[in-house]
Amino acid sequence: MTPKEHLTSLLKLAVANIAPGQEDTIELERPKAAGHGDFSCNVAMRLAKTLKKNPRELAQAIVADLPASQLLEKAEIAGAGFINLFLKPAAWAQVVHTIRTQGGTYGHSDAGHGQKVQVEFVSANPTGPLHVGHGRGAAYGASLANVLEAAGHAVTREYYVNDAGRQMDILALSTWLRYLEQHGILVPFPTNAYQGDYVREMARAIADEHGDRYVHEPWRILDGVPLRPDDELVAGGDAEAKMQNEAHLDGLIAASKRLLGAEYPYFHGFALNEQLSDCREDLIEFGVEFNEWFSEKSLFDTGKVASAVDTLKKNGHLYEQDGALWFKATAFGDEKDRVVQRANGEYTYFASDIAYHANKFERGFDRIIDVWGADHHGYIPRVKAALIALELDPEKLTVALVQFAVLYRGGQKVQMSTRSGSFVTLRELRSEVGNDAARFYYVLRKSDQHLDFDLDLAKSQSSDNPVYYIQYAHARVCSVLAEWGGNVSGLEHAALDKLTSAYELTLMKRLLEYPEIVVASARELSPHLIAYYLKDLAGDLHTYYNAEKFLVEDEALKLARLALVAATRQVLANGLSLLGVQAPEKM
RNA sequence: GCCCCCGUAGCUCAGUGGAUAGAGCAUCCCCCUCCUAAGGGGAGGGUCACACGUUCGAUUCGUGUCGGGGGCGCCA
Repeated sequence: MTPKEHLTSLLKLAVANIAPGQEDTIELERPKAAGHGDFSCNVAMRLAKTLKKNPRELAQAIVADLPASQLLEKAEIAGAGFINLFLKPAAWAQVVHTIRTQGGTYGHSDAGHGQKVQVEFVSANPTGPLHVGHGRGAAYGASLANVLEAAGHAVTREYYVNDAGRQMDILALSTWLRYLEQHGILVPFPTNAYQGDYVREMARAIADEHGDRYVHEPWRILDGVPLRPDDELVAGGDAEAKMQNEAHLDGLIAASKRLLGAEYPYFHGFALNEQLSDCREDLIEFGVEFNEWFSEKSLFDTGKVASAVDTLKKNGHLYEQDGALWFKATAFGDEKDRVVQRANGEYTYFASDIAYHANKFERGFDRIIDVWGADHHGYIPRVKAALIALELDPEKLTVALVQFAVLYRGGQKVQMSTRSGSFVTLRELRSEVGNDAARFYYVLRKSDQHLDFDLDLAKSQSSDNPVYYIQYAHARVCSVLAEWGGNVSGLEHAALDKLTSAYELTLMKRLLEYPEIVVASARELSPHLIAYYLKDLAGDLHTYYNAEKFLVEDEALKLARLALVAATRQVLANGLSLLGVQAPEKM
């Protein structure tokens, strides 16, 4: 039992005497000012109104009824009716033993009661390298999943692979066109196809392997394809030209499918495989792994999309207009009705997403968390609408929106544009600032807030850089323990009552807070709380380090101090691991 | 026009229905004969955008105003 739990139970006993049935309103908080005790309770003020009593008198009565305790030093009444509780130092010191005993699981709890939670994140189209925007979703989702797990949830990490649909067709087409280029067949490359060099590389690999097997004459390719509009009009944002541009692209896709025939799936599959394995590798290097890579295509293949749409139709939630099939999303709180099947018979992305979410519910998760880029926020009402229409509980779904990250280098915004292909990839970022700094910086802000990512700062190996600041604290303790040379497990019998300085008490209090931080972080879906906690903890350690020498002559004092810093090292390592950041022994 | 995020120290940002609102950077002063100075101590710096409301109590919750950023396809 933690001191906080202990004090809460004492207060409950006292309150039960005075106001039976009100015990559950008790909450303890940690006051900011040291003079206000280690914990503070506002229950007297909260009960004053219903009991029609003066809050200070109520507080007096509660304090008078507090059972005696080994850990409680004193209880004071202050301000408008606060009950301020002061603990004996021994109450704090026990945390050092707790940490040594629990090791890597210190901070874990059963707060989530084993609830089955799915966290779906990244889910980028496998049509090219991950960029820095995906990186934030990856870092956030991975840390969030870790935090939820530590707080006692059964977590499934999932990547939704958009392997069906037009974007993949565009990638397959792009690859084929580059392949043709390499055989001297010059079909003008569409502006809205994938421009990146990785497409040329895939084309080269196919050419190396299969020679000219997939070559077709240019006039046959362009036969019947809507004409390409003027590029300048498209770039200028002319609506008609843009539509024409898309029609041109769709025409080329149709041509590639027609001419390649049974070979088309080869191009499609090759490109998908290449991009997906590249993405998977990228993420693994970034410390991000998934339990499930869920294929969108499989939803079509197993008829799940059709059956989800059928269910909606059967329940009268669909209607036809302009040849398309519309979902009455407005009946369930969305602002517009949405198309699920286009006039050309193709299902929309929304249709497969309905099937996907229905499938998530079928798999029996108690809670589903979708991590999406903030640009999708308008999408939430329609997905929730679909859930309600399918008689599924929309409260089980939480969409965590991740705002964009903007890179800064030399104080200047790094310009990015997907269109021109001039985006910075996650790989480039990782190689520039390192995995640890990237992981840490991504979660240093609340996820729903714009992130300014300062590349120079993330790279700097100085105290300005919070990653190094925290890692350095860990390395410092390792260094002290190495200097001492003893076995950490031998610190079991350290006399912790030797730890009485203000530095030591501050540190112990901080260590004791860690499990609460993990729980709060899970509850708020906010891994950044861990990052801020670690900065504070590292700060406490550095202050202590500078103020006191640990390897002192007095053997008992030395062992007590080493036990404390070893516990600090453990918590630093535990917290860093939740964020996917290394805890180095040397720097 | 509609929607989302934000407005807290010079800058970048935490924070909370509670008491005297914090950190880092920047500025100024100071600390290695010492377990890693990638560190530490101290000083200055605030109308928590503004108004009204709810409350015993609001920087926190609600409404409105102003200001900044972003998003709004039969795209995914």
